[in-house]
Amino acid sequence: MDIFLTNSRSRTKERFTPLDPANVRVYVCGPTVYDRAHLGNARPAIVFDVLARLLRHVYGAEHVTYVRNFTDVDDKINARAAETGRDIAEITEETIGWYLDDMAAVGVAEPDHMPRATRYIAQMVAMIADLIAKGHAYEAEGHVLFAVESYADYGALSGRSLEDMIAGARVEVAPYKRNPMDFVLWKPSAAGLPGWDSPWGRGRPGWHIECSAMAQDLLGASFDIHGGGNDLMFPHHENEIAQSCCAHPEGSFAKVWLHNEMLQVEGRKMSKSLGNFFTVRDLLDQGIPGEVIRFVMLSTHYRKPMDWTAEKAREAEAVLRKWRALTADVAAGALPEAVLRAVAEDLNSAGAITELHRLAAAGDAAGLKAGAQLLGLLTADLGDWAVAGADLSGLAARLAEIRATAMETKDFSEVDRLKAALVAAGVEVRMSKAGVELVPGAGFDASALEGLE
RNA sequence: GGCGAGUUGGCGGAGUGGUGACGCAGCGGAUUGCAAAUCCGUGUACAGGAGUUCGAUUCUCCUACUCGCCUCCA
Repeated sequence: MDIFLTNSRSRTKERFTPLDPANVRVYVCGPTVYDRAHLGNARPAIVFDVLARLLRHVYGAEHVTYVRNFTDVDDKINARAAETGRDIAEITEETIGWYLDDMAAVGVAEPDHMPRATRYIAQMVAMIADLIAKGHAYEAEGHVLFAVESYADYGALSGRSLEDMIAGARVEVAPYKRNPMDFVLWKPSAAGLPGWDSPWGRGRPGWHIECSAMAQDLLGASFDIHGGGNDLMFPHHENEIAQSCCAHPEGSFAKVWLHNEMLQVEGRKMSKSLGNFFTVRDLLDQGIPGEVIRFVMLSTHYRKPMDWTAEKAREAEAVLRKWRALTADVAAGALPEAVLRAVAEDLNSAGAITELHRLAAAGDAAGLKAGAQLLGLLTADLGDWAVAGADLSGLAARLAEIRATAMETKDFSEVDRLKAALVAAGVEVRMSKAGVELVPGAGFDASALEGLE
């Protein structure tokens, strides 16, 4: 099965050919750990989780190396520590734990490596020293800056020229920069801020160098795929390329660049000021199952803006309930070709879901389950929410009883009363000649059943 | 201002140079005490303009609108 991916670098869909099929290497930019992951953070985690599942399926689980980092040195973290009075390590440790919990809740499997920036300071310092030695970086006033003019292809990924960027620059330029676009590799740390000893004094790394150093260390100078949100394309990824390619001209850094589009909420940008900002944990706490979040995320292609709406969550829940019921006692069968083909076609998860609908309609439960699991849906891990939270058999028997009576008396008022109460609690009431069946439906609320008889 | 992405039926959302996906909602029917679920059937679309073509929603250009990014920071 050929895999096609839209490479941001060429802006075209390309057939994917691994550098080494025995070790397909992927690097994805992970979160800066200073707070709970918001819904937007979940999108790349889920999208690239599907990519990893696809690659493992095609090349074999043992032949894929997936790296997603944690940025645990950053001024946002420093600010958070300053305002809360808490220890930085304590904040980052706690936040990493939250992130892993929340991502697991939406079915994201842990990557093979989850490096933390603070544990790669030595590699960063070495890379910076190397860049200075090779003439791509210079020290100025305690900072080390990357000289963008030393790298001819600077701006190629995001389609910008140095001239345009300088012309459009809005911010005052630090006087010690040779070129206004030069960016920081290392900066001095005042007492009280995290810092490490270096040839340029006590300081801390700039934002971009960590990914270059960790990718080099874990994946080598050339690897297959680098992913992240498209807000990172410039400057972050552009700068990663410049650093890595200059430090390791023997390599080509990432061969394919994948960028997911941003997330919106109810048609608007998610922001605190609009009051539509929420974390993954907020949704989970509201009772929205992680599997529903994942389904909604995957129902829009990763390269298009994704709009999170309550309506979509409702629809997704209904679909998943139906599919869960259909596949409950069925073992996953062979992976349906059409599902694999869709996912292999630039991660067309929405197209794959269409195929799942077809399988469901055809009653192919084994195929449905296998196909869904390629997307990380209908897995055992995510299924707890769909298990009936209450025993409805007593109510079903009661309803059957009064219905039988009503059939004779022709007075259905009591049946309708109980039915209405059940429906209000989110229970699907199915009455037929065969009997009464009660099934938890979308929005099922076990607590609303208390006192019913 | 620069760069990039997008604009598909009531809603969501794929895809394709030529028989108008798929889901939800709607409508008609079967079924039902009435419903629900299920099954059968059914309507509506490719932002606007120009071009290429035998033929474009699909390719090219222009316009409009939306969104994202634009240096040590967030």
